[in-house]
Amino acid sequence: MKPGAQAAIDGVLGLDRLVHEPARLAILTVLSQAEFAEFGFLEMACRLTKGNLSSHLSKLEAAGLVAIEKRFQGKRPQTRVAITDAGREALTAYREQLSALIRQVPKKAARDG
Amino acid sequence: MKPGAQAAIDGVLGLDRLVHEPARLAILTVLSQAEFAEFGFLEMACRLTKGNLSSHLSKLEAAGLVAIEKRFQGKRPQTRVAITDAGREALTAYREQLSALIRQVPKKAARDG
DNA sequence: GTATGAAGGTTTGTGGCACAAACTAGTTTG
DNA sequence: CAAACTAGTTTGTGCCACAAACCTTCATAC
Repeated sequence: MKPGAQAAIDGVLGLDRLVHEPARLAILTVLSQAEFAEFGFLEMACRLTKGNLSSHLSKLEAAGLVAIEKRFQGKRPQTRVAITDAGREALTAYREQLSALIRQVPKKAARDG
Repeated sequence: MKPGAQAAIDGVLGLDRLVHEPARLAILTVLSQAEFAEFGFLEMACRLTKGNLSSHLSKLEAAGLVAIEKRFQGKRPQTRVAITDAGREALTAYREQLSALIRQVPKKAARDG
């Protein structure tokens, strides 16, 4: 193994499963680029059904990675979601472990035994 | 959203779950750096129990991402695992989607609206 | 005013999967 | 022969992602 490889492996094994799940990773990524997002926007941007989105948001909220604000737009309920500071930190940490991993993988799909 | 963000999100949502699982990602990463690895080595390097490792290897083999060779080392059975070309390709494809994702995430954990 | 459908979600049900404990099979040691 | 070790596989379980079903309110048609 290359030097540093074990550290990258350990990083992979220690990945935060909450962030690692693709649906939640998509949500956090979208949220990291805006001040907030509406439920309906996330639904489209992340290609999730309402039910699925709802349950993922609940988990992210329970972990403190997003903040959910329910308000009324006229007479209709509207849910706004924003990433928290903890959420940004979690995403950054996740990103860094992925970077470490990616650096370990050979670029070409060739036998380098 | 930044330009290209939706493509990165789509990439995340389309991630190969087989490769995305941390344990298997660790296995493939180790294997990508050697011609083959023994069961016992993977067990240590990937910090997996035998049972867990065994089942992950079976899934990777069923998908054609690794090749498993059973032989005898003296009188003892020994299992050798190697990544296949398909495995390398899957890992490369996975890596590229992660790269696209990482480029979308702001570097600093600061409010950038 | 009352079906009909859409917006905006939440709750419920279920199939699949990661994980470890228990088990199998053979080997070495005392 | 019995105990303990090596090398793995099979079994059992608890969690979780996902979507279907459901709820409530508003808009529109009849």
